[in-house]
Amino acid sequence: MAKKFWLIKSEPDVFGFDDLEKCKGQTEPWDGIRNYQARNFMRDEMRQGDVAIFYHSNAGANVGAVGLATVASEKAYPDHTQFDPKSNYYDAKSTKENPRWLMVDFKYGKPFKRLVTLKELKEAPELEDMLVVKRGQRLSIQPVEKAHFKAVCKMGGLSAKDLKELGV
DNA sequence: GCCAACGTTGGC
DNA sequence: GCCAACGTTGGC
Repeated sequence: MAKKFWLIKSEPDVFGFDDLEKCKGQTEPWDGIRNYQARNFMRDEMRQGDVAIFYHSNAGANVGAVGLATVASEKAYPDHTQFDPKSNYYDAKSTKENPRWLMVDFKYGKPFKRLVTLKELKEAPELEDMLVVKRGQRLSIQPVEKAHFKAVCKMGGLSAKDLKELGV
């Protein structure tokens, strides 16, 4: 099964790339996704070993791509926060028999040598069709074409060796 | 803090 | 099934 490529958004004030690096095993369950399109991508297509561009949103001048993370769980599994009444992500309509929301685990991969800002992504002609540069695109988990993925990694200063270490 | 764009909800 | 109202996202 060929690897797939993704872009995942997170607000650095809430949970940034640095926070993932500090997690136990540098791995963390990606809970709180409450969008059907994003859930379907996780459920149907995202598998262990897939590689994601870690993107910081709501970050002022620091909005952009900061590094790579890999999918560390075999596949998507139920997001436990949907069953916790005290959680912000609680969903009273979801049941354990038929969970509505799923998550995967992400593992810290490679930091980019430098921030690739949203502005740069928008200015790169080869990334014209990339979802993240389109206006009003709010999807927090987006599929990324291989050519776009490679171009962003290059802009971030990653070498072929860096990518090979992640199995790309 | 503003506000455009978008997804979801719920009345009908 | 339509669509107005509402809440959220996220760039600026």
